[in-house]
Amino acid sequence: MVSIKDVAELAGVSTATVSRVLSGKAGVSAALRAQVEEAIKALDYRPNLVARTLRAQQSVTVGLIVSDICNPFFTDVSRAVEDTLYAAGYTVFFCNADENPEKERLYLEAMHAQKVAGLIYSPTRQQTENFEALEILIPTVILDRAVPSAAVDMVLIDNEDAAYRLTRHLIENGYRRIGVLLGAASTTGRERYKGYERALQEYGLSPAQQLVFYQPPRVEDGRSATMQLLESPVRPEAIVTTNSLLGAGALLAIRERGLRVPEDIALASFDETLWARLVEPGVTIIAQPTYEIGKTAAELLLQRIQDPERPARKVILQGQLVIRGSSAPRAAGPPGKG
Amino acid sequence: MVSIKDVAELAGVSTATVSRVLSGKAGVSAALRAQVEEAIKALDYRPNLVARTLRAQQSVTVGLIVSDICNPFFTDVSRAVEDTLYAAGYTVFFCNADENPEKERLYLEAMHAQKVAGLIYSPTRQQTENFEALEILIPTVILDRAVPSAAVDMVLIDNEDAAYRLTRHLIENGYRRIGVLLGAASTTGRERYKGYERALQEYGLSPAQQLVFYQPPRVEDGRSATMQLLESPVRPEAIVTTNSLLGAGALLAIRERGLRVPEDIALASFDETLWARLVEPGVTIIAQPTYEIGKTAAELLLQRIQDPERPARKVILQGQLVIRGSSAPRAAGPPGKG
DNA sequence: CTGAAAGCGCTAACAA
DNA sequence: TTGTTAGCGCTTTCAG
Repeated sequence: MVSIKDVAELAGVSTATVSRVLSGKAGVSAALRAQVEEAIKALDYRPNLVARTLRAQQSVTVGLIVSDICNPFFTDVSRAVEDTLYAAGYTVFFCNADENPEKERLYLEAMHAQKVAGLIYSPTRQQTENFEALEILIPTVILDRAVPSAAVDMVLIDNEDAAYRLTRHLIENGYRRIGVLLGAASTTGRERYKGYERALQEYGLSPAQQLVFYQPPRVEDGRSATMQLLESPVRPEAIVTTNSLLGAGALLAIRERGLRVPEDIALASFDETLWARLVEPGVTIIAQPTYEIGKTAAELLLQRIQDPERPARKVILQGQLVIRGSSAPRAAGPPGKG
Repeated sequence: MVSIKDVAELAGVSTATVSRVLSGKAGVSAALRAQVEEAIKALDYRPNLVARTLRAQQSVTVGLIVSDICNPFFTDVSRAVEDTLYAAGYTVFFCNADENPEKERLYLEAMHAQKVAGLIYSPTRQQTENFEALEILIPTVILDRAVPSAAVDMVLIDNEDAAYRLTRHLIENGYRRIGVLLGAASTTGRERYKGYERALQEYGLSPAQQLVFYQPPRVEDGRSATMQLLESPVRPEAIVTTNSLLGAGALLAIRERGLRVPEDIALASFDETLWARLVEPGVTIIAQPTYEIGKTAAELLLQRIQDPERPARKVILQGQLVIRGSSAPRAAGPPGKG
């Protein structure tokens, strides 16, 4: 391992001079600078960031802990975070907590231990409930999932409103018995339930307990819950799923049962994904502004790093209702009782 | 920032003793151990991994540089890598090179600079061509994309064979004029082209130049290339796409033109994805063993870290042909000339 | 079993 | 403009 000392020796200067050249500081004569640069090349020297971080007590890497790297929502957001932070000269390290609170704590510790300059993070529900206990000492921006603490920057979407609009859309198109699949791992599931409930109540409908499922956000869990829904004595006329993995699972189950969308059962979900665009009919969704979310989070973090004392902000973005065939108006007087 | 020194002071011992307790080493009396543990708790001490890494000259983090975090193939592989390495006590940091050689080099440098214990990495084509020039000094396993150097561990699939089987399947089902969309960013595109070519030749067909497209692996590029293909004077009877993003783009274009699959045009692609399963008819694909790939890569890396001198291995896995409706046998004597 | 001390590679005062 | 030097927080000989 070649160090700054070796470079200094070869160039016939002190390590301080090498360090100055490396960090592009002024105050080094052109001659010495050239010598040093030559030595760096000759030795193929690579700076040791670990030592630099230890000494400088700050790094140029930022951590991004996402709940599930297989969920397109998070990968889309991640891209935006990365673009923005890369442009600002930071290196981004992703970690996948896999909706596992234990893994999440481990990665949180790893981020502290690595002394990252900042952290962007979407906590599981367990952690949001006791956020202060995590004792996060790094500049942090919370993503997607609200924590009760007011003392931290957050970027969220208005989940209740989004679910409300999605549900109302179904009701207005003639659907009455509406099942709902909610993510069990996050706070967003609860919030989206409220929106669903409010829409029903506004139209004088009451949410039936057996139509409401809280599931881990995975395709298989979406499938199995939908199977139950489809087999219930009074099958729902429509299903709302609050993330794309549950949505895909629901559609899988619907296909397996040989039902048609929307004639036999309507479907509406969250998140723009390839499958929602490509299936026929397309699936009505709430499109979350993923790029905007990621970009905003990165920008907030940059500001927070620069000024740790600034008051915390909570940015709330709106989802966009994208109407497709899966929720087309219900035909009047179908086989059922209408 | 509370350090080992503070703990030592409070516990009334030396820093060496604290260090011993921290690393769970034997040779500390129960009494002192208890004192130290108490002090750690009282001060809420968190070890500084940066300092530890600097001193020990090795870390417990592993880097994973993927080409595109939005490509489900890579996220699926990543999950497997993470599972395996997490079980072995490592922390995984992902980086997204975004098919951008410059970003890739930056992250490679970052990994060196952070002194990660190991690296798993899928290089862009530019880097594979000049792999030695990257001067990677960390235990490394190459993923998905072959490099000519024999001196590095690799986990690949037999791309030529996979593309051959996929193409042959189409030919056997009666398709003759077959267009192909290949990824331009990687070596896999070239290899898959060979398989495509071999299948055609075996059946006495010759690949027409205007049916072959090398595209960046993105949905939009798949769409635009397919548009061209569909507008060509002699429209192909089938399209092969060699990754899921290009495949999704192709299907998007087919839909936009109002064509039916497979009656108007057949489709076969690579990679199992939600959309390929959910569209109707389902899309015939080569399923890559993503979990196996990731797990194998992680295992190879673990062995490489343990024994840097061991001879390099190249593990080649097989893709699996999954036949669905999108490539159903061609109806005899259709509108065209048959 | 325990502590003193050296040093990992680097940066930033402070001197010269 | 350049060099000397003192650590950043930790581990690990080497003595005791």
